[in-house]
Amino acid sequence: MDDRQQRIMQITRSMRELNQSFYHATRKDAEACGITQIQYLVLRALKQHPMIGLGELSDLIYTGASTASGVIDRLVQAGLVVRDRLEEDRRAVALKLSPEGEELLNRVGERMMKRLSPLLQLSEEDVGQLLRIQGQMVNLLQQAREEP
Amino acid sequence: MDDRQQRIMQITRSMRELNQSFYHATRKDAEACGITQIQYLVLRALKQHPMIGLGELSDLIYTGASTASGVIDRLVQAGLVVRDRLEEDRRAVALKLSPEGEELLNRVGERMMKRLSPLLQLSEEDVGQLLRIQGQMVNLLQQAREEP
DNA sequence: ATCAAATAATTCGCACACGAAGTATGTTAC
DNA sequence: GTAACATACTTCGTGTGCGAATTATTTGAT
Repeated sequence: MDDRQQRIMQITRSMRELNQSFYHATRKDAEACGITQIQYLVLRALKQHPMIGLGELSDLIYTGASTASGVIDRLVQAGLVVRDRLEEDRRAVALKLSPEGEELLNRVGERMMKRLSPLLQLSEEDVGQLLRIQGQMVNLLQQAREEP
Repeated sequence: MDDRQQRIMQITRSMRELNQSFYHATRKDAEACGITQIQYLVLRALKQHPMIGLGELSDLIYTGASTASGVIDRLVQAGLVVRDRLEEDRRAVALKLSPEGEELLNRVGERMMKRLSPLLQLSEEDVGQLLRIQGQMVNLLQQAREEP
């Protein structure tokens, strides 16, 4: 058991370290433009999928609806996102970027890409392997989630 | 530029998805024992490194000292961790598990390992690749962090 | 010896992030 | 048509998680 434990701990440790590296690498770029990283993710999602609802958005960014609701609140407050009620279903909302949001997304996106561009030094093969293995892990964990 | 952007976005997306999968897979196991995941990480770190200070702890779990301070506060409150002031340096603290903390760590650890054991289906080679590539990414991002 | 700089924790204010509970609206069964 | 259910979102309470500012103590320079 102990060798197996060791392997799992190594993986979780590596994941955590990498995640923190991502976070700290890009944090300042977002902050310099007055938003947070998750807000950047949301802006990007809304650019690619205009007029979506909150449920679809939270699927896209892998969070719960309540989290997305709060993020959207702050983005609307900041004038970067427009939140409309639908006529055909008055429970639902339709989210889209405001012109200011679109403009800011471009600015932040450029900085983010510049910051993360060193990752392009990874060989194409390594990227493929990474995506394949990570995808497999997601599947394995999804199974594991069901059990009592 | 656009193909490069695409590659970076794929990577960040995969990372985020996997991280969320981890989170949701293990969340309930920790919660069932009355702690959170970061609290579990801290307990594990203190088991392996008894009598460390807050700075060393925050290095081990890849967070800032202020975050670690809050987590420790709640663990002390719950009676799982003992926080002593050092005689030789009265600024510093020495952290260690209480007997209750040790006992709970064993219980949570067992559940966590059982939950994550499907990850052992990954081939040894894939695990090696994963750790190698992720390590490389950490290095690349560390470089990227310095720039203006 | 003394005062400035460094170090170790803590506190503060903000923004996630979660599930649970609540509200409003729509759908379905009868 | 109305009552039960389902859906879309919001609100709530708690716990991260961060950097900046603060406090307490130690070290170092003169």
